[in-house]
Amino acid sequence: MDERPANPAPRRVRRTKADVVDAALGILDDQGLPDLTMRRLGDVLGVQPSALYWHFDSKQALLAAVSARILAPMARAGTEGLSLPAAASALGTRLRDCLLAYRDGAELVSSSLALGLVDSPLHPQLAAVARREAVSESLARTAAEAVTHLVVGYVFQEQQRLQADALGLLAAPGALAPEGALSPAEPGGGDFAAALALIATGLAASPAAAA
Amino acid sequence: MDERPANPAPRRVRRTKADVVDAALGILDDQGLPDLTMRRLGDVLGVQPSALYWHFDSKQALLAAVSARILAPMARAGTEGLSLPAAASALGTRLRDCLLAYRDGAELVSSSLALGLVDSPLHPQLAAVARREAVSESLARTAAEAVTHLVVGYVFQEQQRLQADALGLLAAPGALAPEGALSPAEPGGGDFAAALALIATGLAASPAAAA
DNA sequence: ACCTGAACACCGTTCAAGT
DNA sequence: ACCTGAACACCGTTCAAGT
Repeated sequence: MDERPANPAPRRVRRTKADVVDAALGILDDQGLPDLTMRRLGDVLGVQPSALYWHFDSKQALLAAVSARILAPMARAGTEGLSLPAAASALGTRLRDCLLAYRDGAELVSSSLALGLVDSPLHPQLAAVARREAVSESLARTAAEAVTHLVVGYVFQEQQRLQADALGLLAAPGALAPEGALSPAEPGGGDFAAALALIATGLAASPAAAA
Repeated sequence: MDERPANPAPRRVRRTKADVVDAALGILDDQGLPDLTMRRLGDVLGVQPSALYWHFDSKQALLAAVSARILAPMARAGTEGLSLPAAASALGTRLRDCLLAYRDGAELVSSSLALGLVDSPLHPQLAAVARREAVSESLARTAAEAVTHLVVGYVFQEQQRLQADALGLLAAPGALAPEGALSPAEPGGGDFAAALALIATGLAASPAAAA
Protein backbone atom coordinates (compact mmCIF):
# COMPACT_ATOMS: atom_id res chain seq x y z
CA MET A 1 0.00 0.00 0.00
CA ASP A 2 3.00 2.34 0.37
CA GLU A 3 5.92 3.00 -1.93
CA ARG A 4 8.50 3.15 0.87
CA PRO A 5 11.62 1.07 -0.05
CA ALA A 6 12.49 -2.18 1.73
CA ASN A 7 15.69 -1.19 3.57
CA PRO A 8 15.23 -0.30 7.25
CA ALA A 9 15.32 3.21 8.68
CA PRO A 10 14.76 4.99 5.35
CA ARG A 11 15.28 8.51 6.80
CA ARG A 12 12.85 10.10 4.37
CA VAL A 13 12.82 13.82 3.82
CA ARG A 14 10.09 13.48 1.24
CA ARG A 15 6.42 12.96 1.96
CA THR A 16 4.75 9.63 1.75
CA LYS A 17 1.12 8.77 1.11
CA ALA A 18 0.56 8.39 4.84
CA ASP A 19 1.96 11.87 5.53
CA VAL A 20 -0.43 13.37 3.01
CA VAL A 21 -3.38 11.58 4.60
CA ASP A 22 -2.25 12.75 8.05
CA ALA A 23 -2.19 16.35 6.94
CA ALA A 24 -5.54 16.01 5.21
CA LEU A 25 -7.12 14.60 8.38
CA GLY A 26 -5.75 17.58 10.28
CA ILE A 27 -7.30 20.10 7.90
CA LEU A 28 -10.55 18.15 7.80
CA ASP A 29 -10.89 18.09 11.54
CA ASP A 30 -10.24 21.70 12.25
CA GLN A 31 -11.39 23.47 9.10
CA GLY A 32 -13.99 21.11 7.64
CA LEU A 33 -14.45 19.40 4.28
CA PRO A 34 -15.00 22.55 2.17
CA ASP A 35 -11.60 23.86 3.27
CA LEU A 36 -9.83 20.62 2.51
CA THR A 37 -8.43 21.78 -0.84
CA MET A 38 -5.36 20.62 -2.69
CA ARG A 39 -3.85 24.09 -2.30
CA ARG A 40 -4.30 24.27 1.46
CA LEU A 41 -3.02 20.72 1.76
CA GLY A 42 0.04 21.70 -0.23
CA ASP A 43 0.59 24.66 2.09
CA VAL A 44 0.44 22.49 5.20
CA LEU A 45 2.91 20.03 3.70
CA GLY A 46 5.20 22.79 2.40
CA VAL A 47 4.73 21.67 -1.16
CA GLN A 48 3.11 22.87 -4.38
CA PRO A 49 -0.45 21.60 -4.95
CA SER A 50 0.71 19.88 -8.11
CA ALA A 51 3.11 17.75 -6.07
CA LEU A 52 0.14 15.95 -4.53
CA TYR A 53 -0.62 14.44 -7.91
CA TRP A 54 2.51 12.40 -7.72
CA HIS A 55 1.09 10.68 -4.62
CA PHE A 56 -2.57 10.44 -5.68
CA ASP A 57 -4.24 10.27 -9.06
CA SER A 58 -6.93 12.73 -8.08
CA LYS A 59 -8.52 14.51 -5.17
CA GLN A 60 -11.19 11.81 -5.03
CA ALA A 61 -8.50 9.15 -4.59
CA LEU A 62 -6.97 11.20 -1.79
CA LEU A 63 -10.36 11.56 -0.11
CA ALA A 64 -10.91 7.82 -0.41
CA ALA A 65 -7.64 7.22 1.43
CA VAL A 66 -8.75 9.65 4.14
CA SER A 67 -12.08 7.82 4.37
CA ALA A 68 -10.32 4.50 4.73
CA ARG A 69 -8.31 5.90 7.64
CA ILE A 70 -11.43 7.17 9.35
CA LEU A 71 -12.97 3.73 8.99
CA ALA A 72 -9.85 1.80 10.00
CA PRO A 73 -10.96 1.20 13.62
CA MET A 74 -13.91 -0.81 12.30
CA ALA A 75 -11.59 -3.64 11.33
CA ARG A 76 -10.54 -4.01 14.95
CA ALA A 77 -14.06 -4.32 16.34
CA GLY A 78 -14.77 -7.58 18.12
CA THR A 79 -17.99 -9.52 17.64
CA GLU A 80 -17.24 -12.70 19.57
CA GLY A 81 -20.29 -14.42 20.95
CA LEU A 82 -22.74 -11.98 19.39
CA SER A 83 -25.78 -12.93 17.36
CA LEU A 84 -26.29 -11.24 14.00
CA PRO A 85 -28.75 -8.64 15.36
CA ALA A 86 -26.50 -7.88 18.31
CA ALA A 87 -23.44 -7.60 16.10
CA ALA A 88 -25.24 -5.34 13.64
CA SER A 89 -26.27 -3.09 16.48
CA ALA A 90 -22.82 -3.01 18.11
CA LEU A 91 -21.04 -2.33 14.82
CA GLY A 92 -23.54 0.40 13.93
CA THR A 93 -22.80 2.18 17.19
CA ARG A 94 -19.10 1.84 16.60
CA LEU A 95 -19.37 3.16 13.06
CA ARG A 96 -21.12 6.21 14.40
CA ASP A 97 -18.23 6.81 16.77
CA CYS A 98 -15.73 6.56 13.91
CA LEU A 99 -17.63 9.09 11.82
CA LEU A 100 -18.08 11.48 14.74
CA ALA A 101 -14.35 11.40 15.47
CA TYR A 102 -13.61 13.85 12.61
CA ARG A 103 -15.46 16.90 11.49
CA ASP A 104 -17.58 16.19 8.37
CA GLY A 105 -16.57 12.54 8.64
CA ALA A 106 -19.97 11.25 7.58
CA GLU A 107 -20.23 13.48 4.52
CA LEU A 108 -16.77 12.47 3.36
CA VAL A 109 -17.31 8.74 3.92
CA SER A 110 -20.75 8.93 2.35
CA SER A 111 -19.38 9.97 -0.99
CA SER A 112 -16.38 7.63 -0.95
CA LEU A 113 -18.77 4.79 -0.19
CA ALA A 114 -21.20 5.76 -2.96
CA LEU A 115 -18.37 6.00 -5.47
CA GLY A 116 -17.20 2.55 -4.44
CA LEU A 117 -13.74 3.87 -3.53
CA VAL A 118 -13.75 2.45 -0.02
CA ASP A 119 -14.72 -0.95 1.32
CA SER A 120 -17.98 -1.60 3.13
CA PRO A 121 -17.00 -1.19 6.79
CA LEU A 122 -19.45 -3.71 8.25
CA HIS A 123 -19.63 -6.48 5.71
CA PRO A 124 -16.58 -8.59 6.58
CA GLN A 125 -17.46 -8.77 10.26
CA LEU A 126 -21.15 -9.45 9.73
CA ALA A 127 -20.37 -12.12 7.15
CA ALA A 128 -18.13 -13.84 9.70
CA VAL A 129 -20.90 -13.73 12.30
CA ALA A 130 -23.34 -15.19 9.78
CA ARG A 131 -21.02 -18.12 9.04
CA ARG A 132 -20.47 -18.80 12.72
CA GLU A 133 -24.17 -18.59 13.53
CA ALA A 134 -25.29 -20.52 10.45
CA VAL A 135 -27.30 -17.60 9.16
CA SER A 136 -27.74 -16.70 5.51
CA GLU A 137 -24.83 -14.65 4.20
CA SER A 138 -27.18 -12.64 2.06
CA LEU A 139 -29.00 -11.56 5.21
CA ALA A 140 -25.64 -10.46 6.60
CA ARG A 141 -24.95 -8.42 3.48
CA THR A 142 -28.37 -6.82 3.66
CA ALA A 143 -27.81 -6.01 7.33
CA ALA A 144 -24.40 -4.48 6.59
CA GLU A 145 -25.78 -2.24 3.88
CA ALA A 146 -28.87 -1.21 5.81
CA VAL A 147 -26.95 -0.33 8.97
CA THR A 148 -24.24 1.49 7.04
CA HIS A 149 -26.65 3.70 5.13
CA LEU A 150 -28.67 4.38 8.23
CA VAL A 151 -25.67 5.39 10.33
CA VAL A 152 -24.01 7.48 7.64
CA GLY A 153 -27.24 9.33 6.94
CA TYR A 154 -27.91 10.00 10.59
CA VAL A 155 -24.42 11.21 11.39
CA PHE A 156 -24.26 13.38 8.27
CA GLN A 157 -27.36 15.19 9.52
CA GLU A 158 -26.02 15.22 13.08
CA GLN A 159 -22.71 16.80 12.10
CA GLN A 160 -24.38 19.49 10.01
CA ARG A 161 -26.54 20.39 12.99
CA LEU A 162 -23.53 20.51 15.28
CA GLN A 163 -21.85 23.02 13.01
CA ALA A 164 -25.00 25.05 12.48
CA ASP A 165 -25.45 25.27 16.23
CA ALA A 166 -21.81 26.23 16.73
CA LEU A 167 -22.15 29.03 14.19
CA GLY A 168 -25.43 30.06 15.78
CA LEU A 169 -23.75 30.46 19.14
CA LEU A 170 -21.14 32.75 17.66
CA ALA A 171 -23.17 34.65 15.09
CA ALA A 172 -26.66 34.97 16.60
CA PRO A 173 -27.40 38.68 16.29
CA GLY A 174 -30.00 39.65 18.85
CA ALA A 175 -31.93 37.03 20.75
CA LEU A 176 -29.89 34.07 21.90
CA ALA A 177 -31.95 31.04 22.85
CA PRO A 178 -32.03 30.45 26.59
CA GLU A 179 -29.39 28.04 27.77
CA GLY A 180 -31.96 25.26 27.96
CA ALA A 181 -32.86 23.88 24.52
CA LEU A 182 -30.40 23.81 21.64
CA SER A 183 -31.81 24.40 18.14
CA PRO A 184 -35.32 25.42 19.15
CA ALA A 185 -37.16 24.78 15.87
CA GLU A 186 -35.34 21.52 15.12
CA PRO A 187 -37.84 18.64 15.24
CA GLY A 188 -36.06 15.26 15.47
CA GLY A 189 -33.00 14.81 17.62
CA GLY A 190 -31.28 11.74 18.83
CA ASP A 191 -33.38 8.69 18.18
CA PHE A 192 -30.50 7.19 16.29
CA ALA A 193 -30.54 4.37 18.80
CA ALA A 194 -34.23 3.69 18.18
CA ALA A 195 -33.69 3.49 14.44
CA LEU A 196 -30.77 1.14 14.83
CA ALA A 197 -32.87 -1.03 17.14
CA LEU A 198 -35.54 -1.16 14.47
CA ILE A 199 -33.14 -2.90 12.12
CA ALA A 200 -31.89 -5.24 14.83
CA THR A 201 -35.47 -6.18 15.64
CA GLY A 202 -36.15 -6.80 11.97
CA LEU A 203 -33.08 -9.02 11.77
CA ALA A 204 -34.14 -11.03 14.79
CA ALA A 205 -37.57 -11.61 13.28
CA SER A 206 -36.26 -12.51 9.81
CA PRO A 207 -36.48 -16.02 8.36
CA ALA A 208 -32.76 -16.70 8.64
CA ALA A 209 -32.21 -19.69 6.37
CA ALA A 210 -28.80 -21.33 6.43
CA ALA A 211 -26.18 -20.24 3.89
CA MET B 1 -43.80 31.02 -2.07
CA ASP B 2 -43.54 33.03 -5.26
CA GLU B 3 -43.28 36.75 -5.81
CA ARG B 4 -45.62 36.78 -8.80
CA PRO B 5 -48.18 39.63 -8.48
CA ALA B 6 -51.86 38.89 -7.86
CA ASN B 7 -53.44 40.15 -11.12
CA PRO B 8 -54.25 37.36 -13.62
CA ALA B 9 -52.29 36.64 -16.82
CA PRO B 10 -49.17 38.57 -15.72
CA ARG B 11 -47.38 38.21 -19.13
CA ARG B 12 -43.95 38.09 -17.51
CA VAL B 13 -40.85 38.52 -19.58
CA ARG B 14 -38.60 38.14 -16.58
CA ARG B 15 -37.72 34.83 -14.90
CA THR B 16 -39.42 33.61 -11.80
CA LYS B 17 -38.15 31.26 -9.12
CA ALA B 18 -40.00 28.40 -10.78
CA ASP B 19 -38.29 29.08 -14.11
CA VAL B 20 -34.89 28.96 -12.49
CA VAL B 21 -35.72 25.65 -10.81
CA ASP B 22 -37.00 24.27 -14.13
CA ALA B 23 -33.76 25.14 -15.87
CA ALA B 24 -31.72 23.72 -13.00
CA LEU B 25 -33.61 20.43 -13.18
CA GLY B 26 -32.88 20.27 -16.88
CA ILE B 27 -29.15 20.72 -16.40
CA LEU B 28 -29.15 18.27 -13.51
CA ASP B 29 -30.86 15.56 -15.48
CA ASP B 30 -28.74 15.68 -18.58
CA GLN B 31 -25.38 16.94 -17.32
CA GLY B 32 -25.30 15.87 -13.68
CA LEU B 33 -24.78 17.66 -10.40
CA PRO B 34 -21.13 18.69 -10.94
CA ASP B 35 -22.16 20.58 -14.07
CA LEU B 36 -25.03 22.35 -12.36
CA THR B 37 -23.13 25.61 -11.84
CA MET B 38 -24.46 29.13 -11.51
CA ARG B 39 -22.69 30.11 -14.72
CA ARG B 40 -24.18 27.31 -16.83
CA LEU B 41 -27.57 27.99 -15.31
CA GLY B 42 -27.23 31.64 -16.26
CA ASP B 43 -26.35 30.60 -19.80
CA VAL B 44 -29.44 28.41 -20.12
CA LEU B 45 -31.65 31.21 -18.85
CA GLY B 46 -29.94 33.84 -20.98
CA VAL B 47 -28.85 35.78 -17.95
CA GLN B 48 -25.68 36.70 -16.08
CA PRO B 49 -24.80 34.34 -13.21
CA SER B 50 -25.08 37.24 -10.80
CA ALA B 51 -28.74 37.67 -11.75
CA LEU B 52 -29.53 34.37 -10.03
CA TYR B 53 -28.69 35.98 -6.70
CA TRP B 54 -31.71 38.17 -7.00
CA HIS B 55 -33.91 35.03 -7.00
CA PHE B 56 -31.97 32.95 -4.46
CA ASP B 57 -29.71 33.88 -1.59
CA SER B 58 -27.11 31.25 -2.44
CA LYS B 59 -26.49 28.20 -4.54
CA GLN B 60 -27.44 26.04 -1.57
CA ALA B 61 -30.85 27.73 -1.38
CA LEU B 62 -31.34 27.11 -5.09
CA LEU B 63 -30.39 23.45 -4.68
CA ALA B 64 -32.83 23.15 -1.80
CA ALA B 65 -35.62 24.40 -4.05
CA VAL B 66 -34.61 21.85 -6.68
CA SER B 67 -34.64 19.14 -4.02
CA ALA B 68 -38.11 20.17 -2.91
CA ARG B 69 -39.33 19.80 -6.49
CA ILE B 70 -37.83 16.35 -6.80
CA LEU B 71 -39.59 15.35 -3.60
CA ALA B 72 -42.91 17.01 -4.44
CA PRO B 73 -44.64 13.80 -5.61
CA MET B 74 -44.20 12.38 -2.10
CA ALA B 75 -46.91 14.71 -0.83
CA ARG B 76 -49.40 13.13 -3.20
CA ALA B 77 -48.75 9.55 -2.11
CA GLY B 78 -51.78 7.77 -0.66
CA THR B 79 -51.58 5.61 2.43
CA GLU B 80 -55.26 4.85 3.03
CA GLY B 81 -55.87 1.61 4.82
CA LEU B 82 -52.20 0.83 5.33
CA SER B 83 -50.60 -0.17 8.60
CA LEU B 84 -47.47 1.69 9.70
CA PRO B 85 -45.08 -1.00 8.42
CA ALA B 86 -46.91 -1.21 5.08
CA ALA B 87 -46.98 2.56 4.71
CA ALA B 88 -43.29 2.85 5.54
CA SER B 89 -42.51 0.27 2.92
CA ALA B 90 -44.73 1.80 0.26
CA LEU B 91 -43.43 5.31 0.86
CA GLY B 92 -39.85 4.07 0.82
CA THR B 93 -40.38 2.54 -2.60
CA ARG B 94 -42.00 5.71 -3.85
CA LEU B 95 -39.17 7.85 -2.49
CA ARG B 96 -36.72 5.71 -4.43
CA ASP B 97 -38.70 6.37 -7.60
CA CYS B 98 -38.61 10.12 -6.97
CA LEU B 99 -34.85 10.11 -6.50
CA LEU B 100 -34.24 7.91 -9.53
CA ALA B 101 -36.29 10.25 -11.71
CA TYR B 102 -33.40 12.73 -12.02
CA ARG B 103 -29.71 12.15 -12.46
CA ASP B 104 -27.82 12.55 -9.16
CA GLY B 105 -31.18 13.06 -7.43
CA ALA B 106 -30.12 11.16 -4.32
CA GLU B 107 -26.83 13.02 -3.87
CA LEU B 108 -28.56 16.36 -4.19
CA VAL B 109 -31.42 15.49 -1.83
CA SER B 110 -28.99 13.92 0.64
CA SER B 111 -27.20 17.18 1.25
CA SER B 112 -30.31 19.36 1.29
CA LEU B 113 -31.76 16.99 3.85
CA ALA B 114 -28.63 16.98 6.00
CA LEU B 115 -28.49 20.76 5.95
CA GLY B 116 -32.12 20.89 7.04
CA LEU B 117 -33.07 22.96 3.98
CA VAL B 118 -35.84 20.64 2.86
CA ASP B 119 -38.64 18.94 4.77
CA SER B 120 -38.58 15.29 5.71
CA PRO B 121 -40.47 13.65 2.84
CA LEU B 122 -42.01 10.79 4.82
CA HIS B 123 -42.79 12.26 8.20
CA PRO B 124 -46.18 13.94 7.59
CA GLN B 125 -47.68 10.86 5.99
CA LEU B 126 -46.34 8.41 8.53
CA ALA B 127 -47.44 10.62 11.41
CA ALA B 128 -50.96 10.61 9.96
CA VAL B 129 -50.91 6.82 9.71
CA ALA B 130 -49.74 6.59 13.30
CA ARG B 131 -52.60 8.75 14.53
CA ARG B 132 -55.13 6.74 12.55
CA GLU B 133 -53.74 3.42 13.74
CA ALA B 134 -53.24 4.54 17.34
CA VAL B 135 -49.51 3.92 17.15
CA SER B 136 -46.86 5.99 18.91
CA GLU B 137 -45.95 9.10 16.94
CA SER B 138 -42.36 8.77 18.01
CA LEU B 139 -42.28 5.37 16.33
CA ALA B 140 -43.59 7.01 13.19
CA ARG B 141 -40.85 9.62 13.34
CA THR B 142 -38.20 6.95 13.84
CA ALA B 143 -39.61 5.01 10.90
CA ALA B 144 -39.61 8.10 8.69
CA GLU B 145 -35.98 8.88 9.47
CA ALA B 146 -34.78 5.30 9.16
CA VAL B 147 -36.49 4.71 5.82
CA THR B 148 -35.37 8.07 4.44
CA HIS B 149 -31.71 7.54 5.28
CA LEU B 150 -31.80 4.00 4.00
CA VAL B 151 -33.40 4.93 0.67
CA VAL B 152 -31.24 7.99 0.08
CA GLY B 153 -28.07 6.03 0.83
CA TYR B 154 -29.03 3.16 -1.42
CA VAL B 155 -30.05 5.31 -4.35
CA PHE B 156 -26.97 7.50 -4.02
CA GLN B 157 -24.82 4.38 -4.44
CA GLU B 158 -27.10 3.06 -7.18
CA GLN B 159 -26.90 6.25 -9.25
CA GLN B 160 -23.12 6.42 -8.96
CA ARG B 161 -22.92 2.86 -10.25
CA LEU B 162 -25.25 3.62 -13.11
CA GLN B 163 -23.00 6.45 -14.24
CA ALA B 164 -19.82 4.46 -13.74
CA ASP B 165 -21.25 1.67 -15.85
CA ALA B 166 -22.38 4.10 -18.52
CA LEU B 167 -18.88 5.57 -18.69
CA GLY B 168 -17.42 2.10 -18.72
CA LEU B 169 -19.46 1.15 -21.75
CA LEU B 170 -18.18 4.16 -23.64
CA ALA B 171 -14.64 4.39 -22.40
CA ALA B 172 -13.52 0.80 -21.80
CA PRO B 173 -10.19 0.61 -23.61
CA GLY B 174 -9.45 -3.02 -24.54
CA ALA B 175 -11.47 -5.82 -23.08
CA LEU B 176 -15.16 -5.16 -22.79
CA ALA B 177 -17.01 -7.43 -20.40
CA PRO B 178 -19.20 -9.96 -22.19
CA GLU B 179 -22.77 -8.79 -22.58
CA GLY B 180 -23.80 -10.94 -19.62
CA ALA B 181 -22.78 -9.35 -16.34
CA LEU B 182 -22.59 -5.62 -15.76
CA SER B 183 -19.89 -4.34 -13.40
CA PRO B 184 -18.03 -7.65 -12.92
CA ALA B 185 -16.20 -6.89 -9.65
CA GLU B 186 -19.14 -5.16 -8.00
CA PRO B 187 -20.29 -7.17 -4.95
CA GLY B 188 -23.76 -6.17 -3.75
CA GLY B 189 -26.49 -5.25 -6.16
CA GLY B 190 -30.17 -4.72 -5.72
CA ASP B 191 -31.27 -5.94 -2.34
CA PHE B 192 -32.76 -2.58 -1.63
CA ALA B 193 -36.11 -4.31 -1.24
CA ALA B 194 -34.68 -6.71 1.34
CA ALA B 195 -33.27 -3.85 3.41
CA LEU B 196 -36.53 -1.96 3.30
CA ALA B 197 -38.37 -5.12 4.37
CA LEU B 198 -35.98 -5.39 7.32
CA ILE B 199 -37.24 -2.08 8.66
CA ALA B 200 -40.87 -2.96 7.99
CA THR B 201 -40.40 -6.22 9.89
CA GLY B 202 -38.79 -4.35 12.73
CA LEU B 203 -41.72 -1.95 12.84
CA ALA B 204 -44.25 -4.78 12.89
CA ALA B 205 -42.43 -6.38 15.81
CA SER B 206 -42.02 -3.15 17.79
CA PRO B 207 -43.86 -2.44 21.02
CA ALA B 208 -46.16 0.17 19.52
CA ALA B 209 -47.60 1.95 22.52
CA ALA B 210 -50.35 4.49 21.90
CA ALA B 211 -49.41 8.12 21.46
C1' DA C 1 11.59 9.35 -7.23
C1' DC C 2 9.75 13.53 -5.93
C1' DC C 3 8.79 18.17 -6.72
C1' DT C 4 8.50 23.23 -8.92
C1' DG C 5 6.39 26.87 -11.78
C1' DA C 6 3.36 28.25 -14.71
C1' DA C 7 -0.52 27.82 -16.99
C1' DC C 8 -5.57 26.30 -18.28
C1' DA C 9 -10.18 26.34 -17.63
C1' DC C 10 -12.98 26.96 -14.48
C1' DC C 11 -15.76 28.19 -9.71
C1' DG C 12 -19.42 31.09 -6.07
C1' DT C 13 -20.35 35.58 -4.65
C1' DT C 14 -20.56 40.75 -4.21
C1' DC C 15 -21.73 45.12 -5.66
C1' DA C 16 -22.28 49.39 -7.98
C1' DA C 17 -24.85 50.66 -11.68
C1' DG C 18 -28.40 50.45 -15.16
C1' DT C 19 -33.59 50.21 -16.77
C1' DA D 1 -38.28 44.68 -9.73
C1' DC D 2 -34.93 42.48 -12.32
C1' DC D 3 -30.59 42.38 -14.40
C1' DT D 4 -25.57 43.75 -16.29
C1' DG D 5 -20.52 44.11 -15.98
C1' DA D 6 -16.74 43.77 -13.71
C1' DA D 7 -14.23 42.29 -10.23
C1' DC D 8 -12.52 39.28 -6.07
C1' DA D 9 -10.81 35.35 -4.26
C1' DC D 10 -10.59 31.20 -5.12
C1' DC D 11 -10.73 26.00 -7.37
C1' DG D 12 -8.71 20.92 -9.58
C1' DT D 13 -5.56 19.37 -12.90
C1' DT D 14 -1.78 19.06 -16.43
C1' DC D 15 2.77 19.22 -17.88
C1' DA D 16 7.34 20.42 -19.04
C1' DA D 17 11.25 20.93 -16.47
C1' DG D 18 14.27 20.55 -12.60
C1' DT D 19 17.12 17.66 -8.99
